[in-house]
Amino acid sequence: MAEKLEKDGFHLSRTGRTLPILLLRAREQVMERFRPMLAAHDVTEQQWRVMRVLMETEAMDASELAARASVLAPSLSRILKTLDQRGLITTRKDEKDGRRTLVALTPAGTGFIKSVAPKSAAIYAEIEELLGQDRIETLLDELEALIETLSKGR
Amino acid sequence: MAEKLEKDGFHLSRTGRTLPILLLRAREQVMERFRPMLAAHDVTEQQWRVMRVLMETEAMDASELAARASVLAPSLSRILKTLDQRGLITTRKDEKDGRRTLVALTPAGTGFIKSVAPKSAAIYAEIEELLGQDRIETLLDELEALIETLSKGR
DNA sequence: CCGATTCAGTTAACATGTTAATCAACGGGA
DNA sequence: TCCCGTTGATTAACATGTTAACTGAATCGG
Repeated sequence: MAEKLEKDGFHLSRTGRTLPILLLRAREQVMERFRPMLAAHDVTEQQWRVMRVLMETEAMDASELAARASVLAPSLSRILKTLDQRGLITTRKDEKDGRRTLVALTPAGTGFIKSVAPKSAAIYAEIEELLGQDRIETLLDELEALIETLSKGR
Repeated sequence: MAEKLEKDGFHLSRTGRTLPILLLRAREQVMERFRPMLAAHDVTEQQWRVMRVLMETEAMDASELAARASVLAPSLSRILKTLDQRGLITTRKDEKDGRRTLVALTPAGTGFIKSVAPKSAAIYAEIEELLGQDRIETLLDELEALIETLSKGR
């Protein structure tokens, strides 16, 4: 049972012990470990996510890419523009549906990911060692369950 | 054991099954439930957090406020400016330490929180009902443990 | 008492989050 | 075929995230 705050007749959960705050802080702690690596290679967290997703699945349209990378469409538009200017990705129109934009990594983009991936994997391994793989797997399962439940609930 | 992706001789964890992504998506699912309420009252998520923290503890300096609300100092500067213009908070210099800015809710700010708090609590109760209080408490504990471990680990 | 250093806060610059508006391409129905 | 509602994507406008530079105030050491 969550403790409630009583004050002047109104109550709210303690701010520091709520899902929004703790999910935010947990993510912050995790990302702090990746930030130096990302900065060293001059990419943002979101740019890195987008390229990683593209590495997993050759080409795909912008909508699917946005969903998989968990980036909003307007942000993705800007990110793709930046990555295109840097020569890391290319875009072309879908010939079957002129509305869709197909995105793919360039050889340079693929090379970039391959060169940085080992450092990323090493950092993730560090985190796994600190937390323990079992606890991480448990946490990932619970997060997936939460997402599933909330996305379908009512 | 996390599945790894093998491709052209390099490997990375599946992007959709990593702490950064799942923490982000979980938070997104939770916040989506609060967003309509926040929009209806014309406050951002961060503005709401800042005022809630102030409601918990009368006045405090900007640094502590930023830490408790999990907002960066530059963001807080802008947020305080906005909330001040709307008459929801006031700021004054600490007489004992001229560097510090003390922040407090105005009566209007207190009234605002009190009027909106019930709706916020109702939404949190909805989430608790969907997920189950036990699962939420377990998740909160694990998140706190993760934060504690990562913030101190090497 | 003073100069150097540290500290709290703000400002600047750029990237992303968020919502709304816009635009072109699709696709269904009269 | 033509009209119109829908859809994918971009653009606009504003707020926040993020890092660095900067300002003023406090503190420390000589």
